[in-house]
Amino acid sequence: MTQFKRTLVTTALPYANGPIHIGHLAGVYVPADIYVRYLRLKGEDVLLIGGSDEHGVPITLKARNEGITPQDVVDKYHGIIKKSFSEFGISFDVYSRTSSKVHYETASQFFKTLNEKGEFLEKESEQYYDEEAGQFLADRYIMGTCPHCHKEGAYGDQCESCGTSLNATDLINPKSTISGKPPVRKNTKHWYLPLDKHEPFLKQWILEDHKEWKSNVYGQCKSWIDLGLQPRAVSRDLDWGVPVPVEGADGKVLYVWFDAPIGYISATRELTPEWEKYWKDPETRLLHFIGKDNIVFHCIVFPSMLKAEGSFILPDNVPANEFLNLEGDKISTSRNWAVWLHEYLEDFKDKQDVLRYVLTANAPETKDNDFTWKDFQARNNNELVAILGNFVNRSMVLTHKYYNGSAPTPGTFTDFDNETLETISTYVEKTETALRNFKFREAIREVMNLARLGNKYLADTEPWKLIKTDESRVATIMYVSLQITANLAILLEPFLPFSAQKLRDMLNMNEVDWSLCGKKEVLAPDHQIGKASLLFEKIEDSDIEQQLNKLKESKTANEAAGKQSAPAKPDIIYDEFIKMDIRTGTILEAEKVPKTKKLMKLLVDTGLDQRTVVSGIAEFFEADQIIGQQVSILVNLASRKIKGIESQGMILMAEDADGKLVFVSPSEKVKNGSEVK
RNA sequence: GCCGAGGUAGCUCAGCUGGUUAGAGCGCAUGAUUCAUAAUCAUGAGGUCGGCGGUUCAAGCCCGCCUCUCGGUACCA
Repeated sequence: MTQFKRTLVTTALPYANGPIHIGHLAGVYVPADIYVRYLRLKGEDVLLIGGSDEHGVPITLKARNEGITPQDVVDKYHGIIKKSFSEFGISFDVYSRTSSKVHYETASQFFKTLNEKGEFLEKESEQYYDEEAGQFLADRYIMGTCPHCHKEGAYGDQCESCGTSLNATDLINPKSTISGKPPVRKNTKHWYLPLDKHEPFLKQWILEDHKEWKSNVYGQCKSWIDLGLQPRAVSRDLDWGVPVPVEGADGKVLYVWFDAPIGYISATRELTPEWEKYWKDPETRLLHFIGKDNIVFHCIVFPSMLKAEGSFILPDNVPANEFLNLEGDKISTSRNWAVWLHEYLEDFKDKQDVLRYVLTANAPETKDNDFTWKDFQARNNNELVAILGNFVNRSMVLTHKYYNGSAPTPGTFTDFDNETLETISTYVEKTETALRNFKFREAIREVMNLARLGNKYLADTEPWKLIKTDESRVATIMYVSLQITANLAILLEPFLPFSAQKLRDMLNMNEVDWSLCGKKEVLAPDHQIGKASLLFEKIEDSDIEQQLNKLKESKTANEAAGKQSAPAKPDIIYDEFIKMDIRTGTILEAEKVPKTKKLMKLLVDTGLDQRTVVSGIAEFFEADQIIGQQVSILVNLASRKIKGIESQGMILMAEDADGKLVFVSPSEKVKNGSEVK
């Protein structure tokens, strides 16, 4: 194992087209913050890097929809995001943004270096071009009819209706969303990063040299590498982004995935003139904190970029988390199914540590996890209030009651006292070990165990009884109890910085000094503690109901939106309609196409003939239950090979809101081959 | 279909290179207790470790098949 001199921690750059929610916090920022705060307390040289990812097509689309500039969009959300992080105590050394000048320089330089080293391929391809607007169209700027479900309004990269990912060139009747005119095809040149070329290196570096990575991370990398890597375009035709720094590349910018991770480097440059020490010295340990959606970029793509550039170090670990669900459903920005950080703080003022605690204790470390408000309430009331807050309060109140808030001088320690004092360091060690291994939920559990130790100690020694008979014994007990409390004030710092500070203020402790953590004496006798106040308060049922109602409203709104039918297509004339030869037919044979999920091979009697049709209905029907089913079939559709089978025609299906397919068949049995018109 | 990750007590999760009666927290039950935000402490109930087969003296952990969830990928005329 390499001995590192310093650590550089990066956190996934949130995309600046919306605010951030609990999923972001749980998966990336809270664990990164805990880790970095801990290393800082240990006196290690560490930086926490973050920033907003501000380029890419979705931002330009949002700007267009709202009639503002992309810069306006990112300014707005960068502000909101940055504020949320700061309010939740994510202790970035720098929180930058990819629209900054430094970033433009850094990203350009990075591209230039790779280009000069011949690390790119250049390829020409045909893309849609809007002649009226005079620009190439990103997939998202093209809309048309989905070639699969035939719904209007599919985007060039994906049909929102059937969820299929598309190529823009496959859309029927494509239209530019800028001018509304049909685009033309035109040749354009782009630069590609040949990931395939780096495959042997990646195989060795990840699959052999980094077997210690989390299983979800390692497994996904293996999956990608085994599938075979393809060259990936690093530029695209767009006017929002870092311009491709090459002569004659007007109207081309760096693809957002290429410029975003370079943002880590830019942000570091912005922070310190010594940035190269953190990025180029092999004695620096580089760590990427990300969500699972980013594994491929951070383990395969970005390292390939860094390796190709030549002077940079590669990540030593990528502790990626899985996803956090909300009340059983996927968090979704567009469906407003989320707990937004800025809204949380409106409803739960000053309770950022409660959320930090719940998200850490229930972090999606090994698999997707569910955030429920009921669990949130339970963890607050049963753990933070009842175990941690309560112990601190007992300790404080008793000290005030018996010793006017002055730490007593201990008498003789019993075996139990000694044992208890020694156990403190055990919990500290366990916490540290867990932290070092990115096991944050285990770490926070050990912290709570220290509070449990305190409660048990008080219950076992019963100072409130002894005070009547053995005052000197009580002095020792309260001394021990205070040492546990003071240790908590330090140990809590990485996890719950606001509460830890509050506790230290209550105890009149100075600057947090981690070297005291685990020690038997943190507060010396005669140390005067301050007034006791409650660290946490109970969360009432009504608060939780309010949040659940909020989510219910989102759900209702979504359902209403889902019930709306797709807008009508543009008018056509009768002649266009009658070109389609639709007949009734009957399914004679059906079998699932092997090695596919959706495909069913059908033999259909069309009245004209018996023909084979391949249809994507296998998710909804069993082969034997549709034999004899009468259907509508488009018989004059040009035949096409699908999975090696010649498909001659298309079965008409109705699709309801949740994507379920139903046959369109005559309400009474009719002769096969009857015309549908 | 293929690849990857997961399926362990009501809930959320630990279980090291296979080895005594499978663990923790919360919840639940009972008891103790009152310094404390009816908080705390103790004890207990609760699991065919997704299913079936196999290897082994011994399997939650290894192998095969199946099944469910999540992600990736192919396919959808």
